[in-house]
Amino acid sequence: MPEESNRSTYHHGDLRQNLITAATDMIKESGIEGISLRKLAAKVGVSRTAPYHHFKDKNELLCAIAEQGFRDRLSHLEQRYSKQAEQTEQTNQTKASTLQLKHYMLDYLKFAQMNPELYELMFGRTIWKQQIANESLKNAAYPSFNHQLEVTKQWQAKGLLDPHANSLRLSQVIWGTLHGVAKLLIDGIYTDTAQVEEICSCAAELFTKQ
Amino acid sequence: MPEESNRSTYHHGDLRQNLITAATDMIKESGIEGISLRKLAAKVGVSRTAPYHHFKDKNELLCAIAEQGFRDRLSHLEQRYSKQAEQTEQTNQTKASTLQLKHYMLDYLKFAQMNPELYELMFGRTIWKQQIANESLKNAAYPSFNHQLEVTKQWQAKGLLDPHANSLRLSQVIWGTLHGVAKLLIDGIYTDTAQVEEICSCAAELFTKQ
DNA sequence: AGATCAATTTTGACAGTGTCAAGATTGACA
DNA sequence: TGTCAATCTTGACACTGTCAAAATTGATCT
Repeated sequence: MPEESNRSTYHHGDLRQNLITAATDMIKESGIEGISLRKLAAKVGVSRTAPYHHFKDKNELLCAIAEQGFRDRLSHLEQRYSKQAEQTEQTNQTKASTLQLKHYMLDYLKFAQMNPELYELMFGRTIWKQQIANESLKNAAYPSFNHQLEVTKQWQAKGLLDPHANSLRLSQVIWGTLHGVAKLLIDGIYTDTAQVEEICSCAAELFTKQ
Repeated sequence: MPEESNRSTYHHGDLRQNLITAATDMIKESGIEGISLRKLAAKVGVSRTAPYHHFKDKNELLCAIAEQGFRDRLSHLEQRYSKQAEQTEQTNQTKASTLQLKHYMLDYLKFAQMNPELYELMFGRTIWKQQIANESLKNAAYPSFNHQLEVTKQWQAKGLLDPHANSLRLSQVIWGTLHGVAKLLIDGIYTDTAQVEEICSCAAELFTKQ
């Protein structure tokens, strides 16, 4: 009894994309663990094993979801990145710089908090722990990783961060902080949503050394 | 066919503890996802449903494993904590202080890298995401969380960290960094084991402002 | 046009999982 | 010695991922 889809043909048409979007919704509602290929197939209105002709594995489906997440995230990042570049032309005091870093962190954490399950999927062990991640996913993910490095270099060039420090290490520490706080927030450990702003202020001041 | 246990009596004797230790081993080998109550029961040499008389749930078993992990971790922390307190009496230059912080971070990351699956269980979403964590687990975990805060305060008192900063926020940022880097390392994202030392140096210098 | 073929979808099946209910076995205590 | 609660077992159910073989389709070729 197909409910969600009103397909008249035997072939679905665009099952692959439908599966991805439906799975993304499902993850948002029931979490990564709550997703099952059978329930997903039922939701799309197709038999249990139909997805296997578009994804080798359950893991491949999860990778595809994360991959789309990375593409969306990157476009958002690049948009914000250029906006921020403009802003800096005008004000160049250290206070404004600290604020800039703080807003970058806030933006990152807001994304994590608004899409906790997607964040977990994109940056979590589910797809990264082993060599599960396929080439396509890596190609989508690495630009997102590199963006952090590029931003760090720009900030160093502006004098916002220590120009003499190793850019990659600096980037790893800053992203590590963001990632860690994000995870603590999402899982509700030791931190609270109400403290996010103060945490970002604290971190931004530490990193900008004033 | 019971292999691991050579019990002659119908009652097992200390099944609960045996389950915990066997499960801890199993996690170390096959990861959190690789554990199953049935395989675990077989390993201990008991029927599939026997564990249910000692743990309400699979989650309760996982919580018990994590709980034991927290107790062990705390005793290790307190030991190191007192050791470090002695050290500081002698040297008080900022360079030595930075080194002290760096070693603290290295110690944290070493624990995470040597027990990746246990770390994931203790500080991961599996047991924290919902209100799954029972009172007993919280009682074991909170001292470990608070330790970070106490250490931060001590460091502030010594002038190693900014004394005017909010201790809780500072602690959250530092632990966030440690947690984030640990996760990135464990999952093999953006970081490499060979870079750990440099990452810790970079972070320690940032936090100590010199 | 009709035939062919690969892509797609289905049904059937299997092993594995967590967990509940009901019965069997035991040790401790009256 | 008999009773009882704690402990363990067997049986059963719904659910999962995934394979193999059959059914259906749209496109491509003659």
